[in-house]
Parts: sequence; C-alpha cells; structure tokens
Amino acid sequence: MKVTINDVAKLAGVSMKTVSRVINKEPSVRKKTYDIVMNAVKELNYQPNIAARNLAGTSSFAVGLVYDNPNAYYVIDMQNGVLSRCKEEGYELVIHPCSYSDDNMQEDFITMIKRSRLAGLVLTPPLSEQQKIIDMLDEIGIQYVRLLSGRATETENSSNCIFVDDFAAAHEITEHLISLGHKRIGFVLGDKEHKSTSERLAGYRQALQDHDISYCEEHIFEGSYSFESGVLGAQHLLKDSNKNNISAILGGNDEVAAGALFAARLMNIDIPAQLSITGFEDSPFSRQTWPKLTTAHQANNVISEHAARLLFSKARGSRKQDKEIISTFTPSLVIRQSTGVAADKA
Amino acid sequence: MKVTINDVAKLAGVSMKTVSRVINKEPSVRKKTYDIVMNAVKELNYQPNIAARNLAGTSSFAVGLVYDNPNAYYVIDMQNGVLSRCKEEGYELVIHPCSYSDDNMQEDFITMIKRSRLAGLVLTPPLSEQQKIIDMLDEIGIQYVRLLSGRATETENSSNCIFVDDFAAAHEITEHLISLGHKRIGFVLGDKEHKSTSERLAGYRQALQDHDISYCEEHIFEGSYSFESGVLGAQHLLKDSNKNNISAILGGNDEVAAGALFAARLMNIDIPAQLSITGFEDSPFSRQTWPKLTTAHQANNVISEHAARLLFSKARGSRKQDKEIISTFTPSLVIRQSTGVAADKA
DNA sequence: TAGAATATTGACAGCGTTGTCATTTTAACT
DNA sequence: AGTTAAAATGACAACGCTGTCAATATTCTA
Repeated sequence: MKVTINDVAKLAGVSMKTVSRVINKEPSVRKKTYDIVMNAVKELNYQPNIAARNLAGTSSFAVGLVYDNPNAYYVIDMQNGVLSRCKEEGYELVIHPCSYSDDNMQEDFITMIKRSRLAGLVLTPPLSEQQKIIDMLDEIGIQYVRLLSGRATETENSSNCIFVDDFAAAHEITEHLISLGHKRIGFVLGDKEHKSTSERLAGYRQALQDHDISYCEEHIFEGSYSFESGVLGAQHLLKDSNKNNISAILGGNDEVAAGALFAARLMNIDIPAQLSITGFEDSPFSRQTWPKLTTAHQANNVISEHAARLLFSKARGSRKQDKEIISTFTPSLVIRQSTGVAADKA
Repeated sequence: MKVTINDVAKLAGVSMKTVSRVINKEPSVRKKTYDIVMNAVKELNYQPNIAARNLAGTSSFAVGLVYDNPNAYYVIDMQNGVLSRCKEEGYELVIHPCSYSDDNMQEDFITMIKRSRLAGLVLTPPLSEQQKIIDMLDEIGIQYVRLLSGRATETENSSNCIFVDDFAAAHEITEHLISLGHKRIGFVLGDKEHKSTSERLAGYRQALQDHDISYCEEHIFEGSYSFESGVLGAQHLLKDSNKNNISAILGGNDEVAAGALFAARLMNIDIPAQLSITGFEDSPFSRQTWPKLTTAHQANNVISEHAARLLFSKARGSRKQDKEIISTFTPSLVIRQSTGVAADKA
C-alpha cells in the first residue's frame, strides 16, 4: 500500500541511502544511478514521508509564518507568497497568528515553535520588530527572516531581513500631492507600534521640507491601521472647529484611506474635487472604493516570497548573498481617482 | 537540552509508555500515577515531538484546510476558526490553497495530502462540492469534513458535513425587500460552480412565489463572486435599454454588493432612495461601504470551528453525534443602510 | 600498471514516539 | 485466605527516514 524508501531501493537495485541521496539532491551520485533511482521513484509514485524526514534529519520540512495583522488581504498575500516558495522546495507551511500584545499568546507561540521543530520562521511586522521576540528566537536557535519597514543599510545585522522602504513610498505620495498644489496635507497614522508608521511619517515630513512646506502637528492624527480609524481620523482632521483647511489626507494604509473616504462621504465632501485621499499598499481595497484610491503599490506576495527564498537560502547554509533575492522593496506610486488638483482654499 | 519522553519517565519513576499514556489522555492510568507524571512533565517543561508522534502513531498531529476562494476575509475566518480548535487539541494547521479548475493543482494537492499524512481535512466550497475530489479522498482513506451549502437533511451521508442554509438566508433577505415594497428585484449571482449560488437563487425564487411575485429571468445576472462582477451585473440590470425598472438588487455576496454599490455610484443612483442593495455573509466588506450593507450574517469562523470539532470528533472515532456540534448554520438578516422603502416606479 | 587519491555507495544505528503484548498489581469474588 | 478477573504498567519492536563511517569503484599519477 504505502511506498517507502525501501521499496524504491529494491526496485532500483541500490541501497536505501542512495535513494535518500537522490531525493535530497545530494552531490556525489552518479548520473546513471540518479536516473535509475528517479525512474523507480516515478514508477512507484514514491512520496517521502515528511514525519520521518523531520524525525531523522537535523532540520524539519516545514516553515512557519508568524503574523499579527488584522488585515486579511495582507495576511493572505503573505501566506501565498511564502507558500509558493514552499511548494517549490517541498516544504509545508504552518501558520501562526499571534497577538503581539498578549503575553499568553507569545508563550503559546514559543511552545509551539519548540515542539514543531520548524526549519525556519518568517516574521511579519509588528512582531518582526519586537526585540523580545527576536531574543527568544535566538535563544531557541531557530532560523528566521524578518520583514521590516526601512532600508537595508540602516541596521547592522540585516542579513536576515527583507525591507520595505516606507519612507520612500510616503515621500513619493506626498510629492504627488504637492505637485497637485496641495499644501495643507493631513495624515491619519497607523498604529504607533508599527515601524512603518514612523517611517511613513518621516517620508511625509521630508517631502514637505523638500518643498518648503512647514510641518504642522495639527495635521497629524494618531490612529491605527483600521477602517474605523480612518473614519475617525478624517472626521477629526476635517471638522469645522478645526481650522486646518486641509485639502488632502494620507491614509496610513488603504484601509484607513477607505475609512477616510467613508467619512468624507458622510460629510458630503466631494472626492477628489474638494479633498484628495491616498492610501498605502495597493491592496484590493484600493480598487473597491469610490473613487478608486491613489496609493503606493506594494506586492506583498512577492515580498513574502523573497522572504521565504532568503529563509531557505540561509537554512541551506549558503553564506554568500543570493543575487536573486531582493532585500529592499520600494513601493511605487499608483495614481487613481482619489487625488486631484487642490481646490484653492487659501 | 532537549527533553524527551524518557527524561520524564525517569524523573517520574515510571516507564516511557506510561508517560505516553498520560499525555495522550488514555484511560486506565491511576489518578496517582497521572499526577506524578504530570508533575514531571511540568517540571521539565516537556514538549512531545510532533514528528515522532506522527511517525510512530497511526494518525498525525496536523490537519489541513483546503480552499479555493479568492475572498480574503472568508479564508482568514476559516483559518482562524479551525486554528482555534487546533490549538485546543495540540494540532497544527497546514493550509492548502488549491485551484479547483486547475488539474495540476489538484494533483499537487493529492500528492501533498499523501505525503503529509494529515489527520484530516476541512474542505470549503467549491472544492467540498466536487465529487471527483471526494472520491480521491475516499480512495486515499483520509478523514475529512465538508462545508456545504444546503441543509443537513438533504444528503444521505451527511455525517461529515457542515451546512450553511443559503436558501433560508436568501429567502429572508428577499422577504425583507418585499416587505419594503420592492417587487422588481434583481439578483447578481455568484459563480455557478458554487452550490451556494443555486441555493440562494432558489431561496429568492421561493420568497417571490410566497408573495405572488412572478419570477423574471431578466432580473438575473449570471456573474461570479467578485467586486468586478458586481459592477458589471448592476450596470447590466440598471441600464436604460433594459426596461426592468429594478428597485432592488441582491448581490451574490458582500463583495458583489459592494461592486453594485460602486456601479450605482457611477450611474448617480442614490442608495437607498432610488435603489436597495443587499449582500450575503456580513464580511467586513459590508461595514466598509457607503452606505453600509444590509446582508445575511454568517459567522465563518464559528462555522469552521465547528467543522474542526466535527473532524476531531470523527478522528477520535466517536460514533455518536456530538451534541455540541452544530451541523446546520442559518445566516440571519442584518439590516443596515443600503436598503429602504421602494420608490414607486410602476 | 601498480598505488594513491577520490568519487560513489552501502550497512547500520539512531531520531522520539506509539502499538502490541506480556507482566505485574489491584480488586472482586468464593 | 485462595482464586480469578480486571486494571495498570512495562519491555521492546516498529514507524520511515537521515547521519556516520566504513567499504567499494573509479580515476588519476608516475
């Protein structure tokens, strides 16, 4: 019934170990032997037993994806990216949602990690930014790759990090608005625990400065990465008593921008005639609002695939930097209908 | 460094096997022995090795979730529901996105299933509805639970199915619209490969019939479960040349409804004054549109948790029906701002 | 072409559990 | 107390693979 490595070995007329070498693509197997074995593998439709490999080998054949992100689109993209790499490599993906604020969850998580003996972990923000988590993982001695907001050069030991340049993205979006004549630009920030929030804010400030526009604290709303926060933030920035006369709003991400759009709608504000709104990420969200969102495109599935690549490359112990792996991603501006020339409000 | 079952056995002064019995909650272990062992387990912080258990035992300690659904919210809910149950039981979750139309994917999937030796599978629509898949799984001899659209009574062998009564949901939504005075109600259907599509259509037709409203084929648009389809469907149903005078549209799900809303917006149609729109599922979508959607609430995370419950209960071989497990879920109407009294168009 | 160097293969012992079945202990009867 | 049945425990062999290291083929060197 079940085909084992022994059956293959018998059919191919070689030892168990040789079959093992072939399926693990180890060097020093003669081409001829390799072919014989592969034929036997195909003929019997042999599938190596993952559990046995995990048990016998030094590392296991599964990787984990760790996230604490309420955004379904983001999570799905991350999963699919890692998954596509896993499929190539014959690994399984084990998912670990994990609340970064909940201590119990963290312990559960560590417990899970320990018992699963995973080959490695892909960590997404904000967990990837938590020193406490990193320390724990180092202590356990498990391989991991971190997805971070920033640039490769900043951190010293960035060999196991993949960066998304949120600073540049925010800078570009802000410049886009400035080029449309906007001078009073609001920003509904995401969770302050996320590094992306400070990066995006910094990019925004830099753009203002580059164009001699003064930064105004009143234009900033400290929110979170959620639709509701977008609604609240926009309402706050736009309310009458607030004499900011804002003509554009940056949403912390697409979801926040969608919320801002919703608020504008409630207040009978015409987009983009009276107000421009932008997002970040270019998630499906940005195409499902009315009008569609101008945003910064960020291919999360590609990013996470590269994270997985890096993880596998490290797991294999290859010291040299794999040239194929992109370590810093820079989102690019996508102009849609939610931004337009600034109405003269001065 | 690594604590094994042997270490625990030594510390507790019992045999390896007795420890195994304790951690697997097998019967016929004296209370006293149980306590001694548990203390040792705690003291050493012992974590059973999943790979070893998988290898030695008859079934493994991981379950799979199989889906082919582009809707991120749906997938995430499903994952989280199953995951919460897995955590309780100390199992891992392996995810298997799988395109039902792509033959290669199906083969990959079967291959994966075979080699993983999963304890069981939770199948979501439309894969759960495909006889070909079911046959393959039966042949392999793996446990599975199917999530289906319909009612428990319909199918003979429904012991491994969890149902969502889409017929009832559509019936209720349609009656809601009828009660608001709507008589010409459009329906942008989802993919016809999904059973939910025909169930929802049937529920709609029944409601019309119950209220002596004749069914009109021209009010139906055969689309798919996507935002774009919602846009196209609504545009088609509402266009001038089409003299349907429709006053309400059922979206195949929330995403379709959001698309319909978008189309209405493009056509300058006021919601709900001129047109009512409804969705299905009550996903976050329905709260992020303007106006918010009237829809049928369907707790996908609860549903999938019950599917997992059922799977574990079957895996344990318990014959009797677990009373705690709900096998048919009926979505309930949630009235928001996208529906209103019918404008008199007669 | 012998002898050394190297490339290729194989034998065998684990990896950390659980299943099977034999053994011991306890409880339940005469 | 003496049997017998039942409950609790233990010994040991799998599970299917990989790591180690020894054995054998092959190629190279002089």
